[in-house]
Amino acid sequence: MKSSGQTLDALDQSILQELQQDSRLSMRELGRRVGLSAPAVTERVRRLEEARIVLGYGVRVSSKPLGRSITAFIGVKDSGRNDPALVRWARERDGVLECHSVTGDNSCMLKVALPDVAALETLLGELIDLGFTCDTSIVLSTPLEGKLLLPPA
Amino acid sequence: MKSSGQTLDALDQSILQELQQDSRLSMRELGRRVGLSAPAVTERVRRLEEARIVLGYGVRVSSKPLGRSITAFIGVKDSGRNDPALVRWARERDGVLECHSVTGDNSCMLKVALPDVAALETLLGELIDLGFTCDTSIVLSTPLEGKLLLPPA
DNA sequence: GTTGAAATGAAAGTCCA
DNA sequence: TGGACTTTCATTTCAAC
Repeated sequence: MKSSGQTLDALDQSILQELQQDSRLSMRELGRRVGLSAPAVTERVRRLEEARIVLGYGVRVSSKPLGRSITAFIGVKDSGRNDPALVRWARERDGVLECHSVTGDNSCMLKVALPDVAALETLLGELIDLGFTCDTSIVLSTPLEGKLLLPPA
Repeated sequence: MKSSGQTLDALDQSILQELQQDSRLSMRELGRRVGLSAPAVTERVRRLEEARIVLGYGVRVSSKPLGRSITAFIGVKDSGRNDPALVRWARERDGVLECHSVTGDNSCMLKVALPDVAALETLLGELIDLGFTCDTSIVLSTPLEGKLLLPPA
């Protein structure tokens, strides 16, 4: 390893950018796009994985064709203490995509995708029954999503 | 198309589940895991893409090795009208990952990843200078993320 | 959806700067 | 040491069933 710090040069950034756009690129094509040979780019990708900068490769799934017309963020306030019951519920509950423990007025921030407002109402009812207070923001549009994370300048 | 509704059978769901976990699987290996031949699974994936259920393939990048220790949600309230300036700013501003237009108290919900609290303070200062009011929730931990979206029962 | 053949891409070892 | 070439092997793709 040339240095202990995980510094990304312009090539690594280009590689991440291309993979972010399409992670199913062949190494040959990826190399062509960033100006490297296939073995060279393969080695760089391997190092990015080894350094745990690249955690894995996933698929972007649209929620609407799956019958999930409504996306919402729900700020959840529990009754004073951090409740592991919420996490267990979120893990099992269909439609809950993310659960973040946060600072501020709410203890947790949920991201959900549901078929309609009725389903959202049902879900909020469950949270209230569990003793939580909810602050719901329905997503109207998403002008920005999936932007690549690059090292600070 | 056998039906106008985009209904996913158990095989499609298995395919999405496997691709969600690792989108760089070979079609042969993917087929082996879901119990299909390579051409069959290739055709199913092609249909999922065509139906815009699969939007693309991306890479999961860890923010911490890139020097992004802080993730936060920022509820942004503008001065009455929906401001396209915020979207333009969010698109250009380093560290802003998502921007959703939402209902409720805030007009937009941002997700950001930054090196430290100082960078967060700087970013919030920019928003205030632009005339926005911010409600910030710093992410302490993320017990749930990247859960697969399946059709409602 | 499956099987088999031809073309394409990936991986490993070797050589060179 | 890190990148480029070549061979070998796996994978994709197309055709026929």
